Amino acid sequence: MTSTLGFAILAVLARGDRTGYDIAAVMRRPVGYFWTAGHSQIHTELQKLRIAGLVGYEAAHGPGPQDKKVYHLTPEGSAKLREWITKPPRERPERDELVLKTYAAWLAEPGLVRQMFTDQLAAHEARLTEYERAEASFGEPPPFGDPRFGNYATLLCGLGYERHRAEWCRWMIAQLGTGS
Amino acid sequence: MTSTLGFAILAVLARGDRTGYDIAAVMRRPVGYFWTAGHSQIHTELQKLRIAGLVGYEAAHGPGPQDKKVYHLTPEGSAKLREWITKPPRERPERDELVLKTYAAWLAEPGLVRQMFTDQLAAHEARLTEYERAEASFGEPPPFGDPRFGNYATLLCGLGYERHRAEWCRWMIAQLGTGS
DNA sequence: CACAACTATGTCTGAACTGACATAGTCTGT
DNA sequence: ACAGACTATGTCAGTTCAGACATAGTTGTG
Repeated sequence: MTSTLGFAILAVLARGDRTGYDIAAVMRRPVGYFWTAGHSQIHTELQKLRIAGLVGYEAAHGPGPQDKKVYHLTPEGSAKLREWITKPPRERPERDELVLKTYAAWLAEPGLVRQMFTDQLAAHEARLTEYERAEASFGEPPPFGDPRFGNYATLLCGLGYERHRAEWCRWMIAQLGTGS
Repeated sequence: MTSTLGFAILAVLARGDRTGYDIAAVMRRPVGYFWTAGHSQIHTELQKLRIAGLVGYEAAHGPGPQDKKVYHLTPEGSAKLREWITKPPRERPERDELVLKTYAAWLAEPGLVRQMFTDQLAAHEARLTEYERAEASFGEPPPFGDPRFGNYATLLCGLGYERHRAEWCRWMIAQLGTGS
């Protein structure tokens, strides 16, 4: 009964041993385009994974009150992960606050809505240039089988998403510009 | 302390009085491109909104064990909604199971990954034709101020999203096709 | 040398959400 | 006349998640 977060952790550990803190750092934006979780959730989930026998750890001395725990995949964890990857993903319900606000936007002042979308567009464009820089640093797309293929493919997804979002914001702004 | 779901319900009620059951139906795909929630959550939230004085209801006889409750916005609810619309949305963390699977895909058999993306592409294309039909039925984009503007704008967002997703799936399939 | 930022683990509360269970009248097609 | 789908409200148990709280050594900056 491993949760999706559990598999996200296994996916990170498949690329190399890490502490819980490191896993949280990898998942944090703008590094992780694939999943996000707070450290508190990660520590809790790591305990579950350890009980399930999917990960193990070696304690090592480090800064902080407790010893740090460097986690690694067990063979069972690796097998479970591989098996999970190609099973069809369950679709997450769409819950997007901006879309909801748009649905209700006809009730609000056009100028304020326009401002909100202008801000959103700026945020998307900032992320876009950031992603484009990351893409350029790849050069050739890594081949399938290379761990970096995962990074490249998810980056490309993020890139496409930001472009679509930015375009939609521009359309909204245009609608509000001519309307008022 | 109204939750986002609360505002989603207020946004639906702003277009006309409805029962909890009706609200759930509006939010259900493929009708609602803006938010989703189960009926159990909606009934719970409606009680909270009523206690907060943002909605009221009139009981009416209907099928079922209890009388049906036709909810409507109160002036306070309407004001709260209007005020909320243009406040900047907090960004939701990215949690997309397919993207996570892609991040880990380098560990799996290319053929199985290819199949998964082929299935995903088919689902996106199906939704795309459905959305395109809905868009065609609009004809001219409704003007801002018309409630249907919200429907049209969110539909356009969904359309852009599906196109971006389909394109990304095609790219993935192409990568897997030449690689194996 | 002081202070801040970073490393590092963990607990706990409350909110949000899912899915199952419970109940029962009405409407539609065969 | 009967079956099945639809209308309609609600509870409950369990999971997921965010954010606060707690603790403390190391590293880098001014």
